[in-house]
Amino acid sequence: MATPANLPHPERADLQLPSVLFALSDPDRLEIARQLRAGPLDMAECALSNPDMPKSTKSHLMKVLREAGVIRNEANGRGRRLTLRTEDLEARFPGLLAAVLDAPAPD
Amino acid sequence: MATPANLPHPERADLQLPSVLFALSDPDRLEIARQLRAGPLDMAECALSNPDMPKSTKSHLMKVLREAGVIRNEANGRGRRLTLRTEDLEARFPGLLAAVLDAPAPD
DNA sequence: CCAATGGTTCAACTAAAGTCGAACTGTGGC
DNA sequence: GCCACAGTTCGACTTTAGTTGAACCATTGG
Repeated sequence: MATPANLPHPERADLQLPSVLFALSDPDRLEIARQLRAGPLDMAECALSNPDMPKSTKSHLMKVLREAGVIRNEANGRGRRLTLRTEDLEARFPGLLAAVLDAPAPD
Repeated sequence: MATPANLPHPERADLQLPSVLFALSDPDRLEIARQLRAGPLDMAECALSNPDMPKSTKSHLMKVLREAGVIRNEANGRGRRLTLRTEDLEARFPGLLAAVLDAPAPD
């Protein structure tokens, strides 16, 4: 158990619609996706609604998004670089990501 | 406990993106939504992957979709008429429903 | 009116997801 | 080299969601 330099990411062809929808069906995870829309972010900078969320919980949110193929999570110095997999999602589910992220924000 | 003639449905303005995404994140529920795309269906006709699913389970699937505002479920004779809330969803989350339902089917 | 049909609801259970402290690890700075 | 930092993983727990039989009810057909 560690901080493996490279975490596993599903291939574009393996992205599953239910998993993607599920990953985005949580307000915190949705918020993360929204923040990444403008471009990659270091994990440390991406702030959640709850600023004092334990890091293990935050890490878990990222795991769900990563395993669904919504984001990429790569080592970057001593931190982590998060990237929205915009192109992969667009290729597999055209229009979906835009429709979700353009939707009225969680009030 | 009964079969109330009218079940509660959320107003268009109250539809929540996370709930909608969650409702559609299950393969069975997604399948139902797809079947309703062509037009309303009587509940009895809409067949699932698993044909011998208990009716209580099927009813529960409908409940989740209804409470999220994805479908309307109205009394119709001794059965139930199911309708996709296309216009409400389009008004609140433009392009979302189409993107989801146009996506490659669950293999 | 009675029985069959089609569906909702309840209650009890099982299964899956979320939460979070603690242990751990790769990297960078000193 | 060593320590602090950023983040992952494990494990134990709480919480939420799914599953199903049984009870119920409204409608229709006889």
